[in-house]
Amino acid sequence: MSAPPGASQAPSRNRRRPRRPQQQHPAAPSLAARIAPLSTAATPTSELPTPEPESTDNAKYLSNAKFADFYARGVLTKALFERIPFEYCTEVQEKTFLPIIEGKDVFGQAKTGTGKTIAFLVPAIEQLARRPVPPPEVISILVIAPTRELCLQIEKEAKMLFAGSVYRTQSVIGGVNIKVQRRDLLNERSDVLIATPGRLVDHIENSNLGPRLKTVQTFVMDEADRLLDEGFQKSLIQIANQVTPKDRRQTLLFSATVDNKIRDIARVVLKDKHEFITTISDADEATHQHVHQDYIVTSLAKEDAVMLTLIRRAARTPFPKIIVFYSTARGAAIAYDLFKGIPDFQDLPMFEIHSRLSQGARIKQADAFKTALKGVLFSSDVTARGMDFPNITAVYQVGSPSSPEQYIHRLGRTARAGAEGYGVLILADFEANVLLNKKEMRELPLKPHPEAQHLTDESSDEFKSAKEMVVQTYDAMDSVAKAQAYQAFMGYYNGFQKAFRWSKEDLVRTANHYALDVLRYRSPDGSNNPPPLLPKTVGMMGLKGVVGLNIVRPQPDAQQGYGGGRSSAPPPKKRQRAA
DNA sequence: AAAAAAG
Repeated sequence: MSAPPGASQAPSRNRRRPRRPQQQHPAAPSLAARIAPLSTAATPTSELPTPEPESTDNAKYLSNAKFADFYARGVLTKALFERIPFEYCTEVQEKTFLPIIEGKDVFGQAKTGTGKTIAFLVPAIEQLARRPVPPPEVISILVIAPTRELCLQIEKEAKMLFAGSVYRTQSVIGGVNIKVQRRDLLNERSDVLIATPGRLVDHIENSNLGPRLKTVQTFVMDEADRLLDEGFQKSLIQIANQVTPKDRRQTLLFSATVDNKIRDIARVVLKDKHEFITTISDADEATHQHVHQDYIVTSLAKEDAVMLTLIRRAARTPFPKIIVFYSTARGAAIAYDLFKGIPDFQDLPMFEIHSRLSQGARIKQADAFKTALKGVLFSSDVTARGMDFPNITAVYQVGSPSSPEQYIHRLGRTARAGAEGYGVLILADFEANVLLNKKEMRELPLKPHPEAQHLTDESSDEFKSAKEMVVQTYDAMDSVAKAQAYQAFMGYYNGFQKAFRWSKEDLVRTANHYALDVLRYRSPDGSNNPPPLLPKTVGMMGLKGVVGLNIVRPQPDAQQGYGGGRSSAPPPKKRQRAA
C-alpha cells in the first residue's frame, strides 16, 4: 500500500496493526478504515483522505480481549478464528462468546455499531463447527431482522465467517424473486438463514419451509424492539409456531432498548434461565448523549433552502458523508430529486433509499453509499436502525420523527462506536414544540443551532441564493412525484392532528401549502388546485367533506400519483443511476 | 393514506 499524498504524517501504528477492528470503529481515521471495510472497489489515490491521529475515543467499545486469546483458550476453532479480520474484541463480543458457545439463552442489550452481529454469529457458528456437519437441509441458525438491508448486512458477515468452508448462508427477504429463493433453499445449504418476517412466513406457507425450521438450534432476534412493532406481530407468531420450541433451542434476543414490552417478550421466547448481557453502563454514556446536536425551527417553506445551505457548507469540508432522514418514503424521494438536480453538488454524489424503490435499486444505493468516501443519502426510516454505513459525519433530520426513539436511532447512524458525529434536526414551526417538549427529547444535549438565525434569514445572500436554486429546481420537476409527496405528507401528519390540536381543515391547509408553495406543484390543467386525491383515499384519511381538497373520480387510465388503489406493492421507480 | 414488511 503506497502512501497517498498527505499520509506521511500518519502515525505508523495505524499501519502496523492490520488486524485492528475496522467495523467496530468505523470512523477510526486509519486509512484502511476510511476506505470502508466492505469495499473491494479501487479508490483513486488522489481522493484518499488525510489520516488523522487515532483518537482514543474510538477504542471505546473495544475490550482488552483479543480473538487470539479465545483461540488460545480453545474457545474458537482455528478455521473460524482465522476468518475474523479483527484483532481486538468489542465489549459485547467478549461478554457473549462464552455463554452463547455454552448454549445458553442470551438477552443482549447493545447498541448497533458495537460489533453486535459478530457477537452472535461467531459463537453460534463456533457451536456449529464443533458438531458433525449436518445434512444439507438443516437450518442450524435462524436470524430474524426487521429490514431487508439489515439482513443483507448480516448475511455478508456470515459469508465472511463461512468463506472456504462447507457451510453456507442464505437470506430470505422480500422484494426479490421468491422462486429463486425457493430454488436456492432446496438446492443449497442454508446453515445460517437470515430473514425478514414477511418473506419467511411466505416460505413457510408456500415453500414448505415449516418442517425445516424444526431443525433450528439457535434462533436469533435482532433489533427485537423493532420486531415487536404492530406490523410484525402476526408474522412473528407464525414463525414462533414453526421454529423449534424454546426448551429445545437456543434463543438470542438483541435489543438496543430494554423496556417492559421487551421484557415481556423475553419472558415468552427465552428460557427462564437466560443470561442478561449489557454493555451500557452508567459510565458509558449512550451515543445520543455525547453527540453534538442542533435544531433549527423554521417555516415549511424555508426547510429546503436551509437544508441546501447545510449541504453546501458540508460540501466544503474534506469528506462529508451525510444521511438526511425524512418521515415518508415519498418525502425522501422528492428531496433526492431536488438535490441531485442542483448544479453546486457535481462533486458530491447523491443517493436515495426508501421503500418506494425496487429492492434491486435499494441494494445498489446502500452498497454504493457504504463504500462512498463522501456523499449524501436521502433516506426514509429504512436505514434508521442497525444499518452500518462507515464514517457518517452528520445526520440531518427534516420534519418531526415519529417518536423520540426514532430520532435517537437515526442519530445513531453517525458517531458509531464512539467516533465523532453531528446531528441537525430541522422542524417546521407547527411541529417543533410538540416534539421538543417531550421528556425524552429534553434529556438530550439538543440545542438551538448557533446559526439558526442566519440560516433562516430571508435577507441574507446565502439564504436567497439557496432559495432561488430550490425554486428553480422544483419548477423544473415533474408533477407526479410532487403529488405523491403531497399525499404522503397528508397521511403522515394526519397522525399528528391531536398532538398539534389541528382541525382537519388545518391539516388540509398545511398540506396544500406544502404542495403549492413548497413543492410548487402546478396542476396539468393550469388551475391552482392542489394535487388530486381519490375519494377512497380521502375516505381512508377521514377527510371526507373537508374544504380545499381536490377530489377526482377514479379514471380507468389513471395517471398514478394520486392513489391508483395499490396497497403496499412498491411500484419500482425507473430512474436509477449507479451513483 | 402514514417507516417497515408479502404481493
